[in-house]
Amino acid sequence: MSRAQPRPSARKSPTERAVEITDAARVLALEHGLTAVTLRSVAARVGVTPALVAHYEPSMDALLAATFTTIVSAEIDEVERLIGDAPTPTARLAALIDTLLDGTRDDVTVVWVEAWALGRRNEVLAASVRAQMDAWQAVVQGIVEAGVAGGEFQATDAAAVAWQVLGMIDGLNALALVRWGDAAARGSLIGAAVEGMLGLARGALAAARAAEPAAGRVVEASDRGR
Amino acid sequence: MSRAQPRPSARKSPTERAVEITDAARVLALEHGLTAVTLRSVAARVGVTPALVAHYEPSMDALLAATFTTIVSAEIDEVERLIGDAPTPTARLAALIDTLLDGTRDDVTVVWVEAWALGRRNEVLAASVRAQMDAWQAVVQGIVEAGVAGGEFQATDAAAVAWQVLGMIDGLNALALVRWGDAAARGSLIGAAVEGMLGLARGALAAARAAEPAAGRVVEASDRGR
DNA sequence: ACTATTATTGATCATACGATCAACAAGAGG
DNA sequence: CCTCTTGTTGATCGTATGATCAATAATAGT
Repeated sequence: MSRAQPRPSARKSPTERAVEITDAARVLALEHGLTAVTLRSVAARVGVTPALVAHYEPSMDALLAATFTTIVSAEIDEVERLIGDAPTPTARLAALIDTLLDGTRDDVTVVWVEAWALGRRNEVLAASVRAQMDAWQAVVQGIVEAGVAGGEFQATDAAAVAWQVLGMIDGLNALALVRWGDAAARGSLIGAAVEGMLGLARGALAAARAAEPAAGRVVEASDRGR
Repeated sequence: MSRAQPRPSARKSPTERAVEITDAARVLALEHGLTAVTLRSVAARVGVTPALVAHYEPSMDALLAATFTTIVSAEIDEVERLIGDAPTPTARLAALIDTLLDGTRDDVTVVWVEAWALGRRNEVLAASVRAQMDAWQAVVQGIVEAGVAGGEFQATDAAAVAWQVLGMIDGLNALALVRWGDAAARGSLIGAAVEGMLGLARGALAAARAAEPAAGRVVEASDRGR
């Protein structure tokens, strides 16, 4: 029989080990924030020595940036999948706002807020933040442009509208992070605000939201810490 | 004649020294963010030993919280003074949005963002953040309630509107902090958004803004680092 | 002028961080 | 079965953080 003591970690293939490390970093970031992703904490989670993590990652700054990118791009993909079914741009926008403000993604919001702060002293991370912001903006801008093309929305600068919508969402989420008591009321008024920006009739977004069953976030077990 | 070497710092009265320390902390936070406010950096700026700073402040967590409160409450006072002249709630709201989004307060925005992040590991700071958020919310809510009372605004929940407006402003500022290229376009669309939330006519806020000369931020020399 | 108070220092501790490198050992190839 | 490659470790360095405490020196009070 094999000994009961956990062996000092079996030797694994580089790719397998690399995945373990980036996975551990991702889970740690989602559980305790980007600040909790340190050489030692990642090593402890994987069950190896800090030196091995340093061996696999060029620097912790880079690992932080990669972790941030992984988390946020996964969020983007997930949200795009969620709102893909909605028939009209109005419905897609309503669904996007709905799911981003329902409070189920507070872990990602923490990552965003910390990335904003850490990005001031981590240039690699700052670049990743800008890239992911652009990616988000492209998604929203696409919806807005489709709405304008179809005559649903009135907007002269779709890009600017996209930035504003994102800023509003991020701000409300960050705010709810500290003042979580008011989290329930997050999505109520932003609809009216967006309607104002897009020349929509009062309640148009809420109506589109009511039509859709407002699918919740799919949480896979592997995404969560044990 | 006195020796040319800077003497190891003259002995001062406790209150005077306390002011020096909190001032140094404030300037450091505005110049390089809350993370730059350390026992040693504050001591170096004042020209004393780290031990003396520790002697005057109960803990660095507390000093951080106090510094944050000082900076933000000063911002609130200043903005309240700036918008005080505006005749109507609509004009006051327009002036508030205008001055908060004109990009002259990015140093304070950095403090906000860092406070959100640090507050997750500094309970004293987190409490200060909540308190200052409440203070800001009270200001905005006051304007909204006045507007509703006077028939200018249509809103059933002034408190909720205030939170949303603040969230939007914070989000746009935080976003502009990273993507500063788009800073110029910050204030353009939010007017329409707020009009949507308050049942205002299209362009009502912009019209009120045009009437006021949009006073800039007053920067005193003592507020800045040397 | 003497003394008591106290503002201030220097030294030091404990912790946590990222990073490096020689040495070890597990597996692959012959 | 032996050897070479390489995944992995242990030890260690350098830096930065907050915090404590006995000792010192400057001031205030008498």
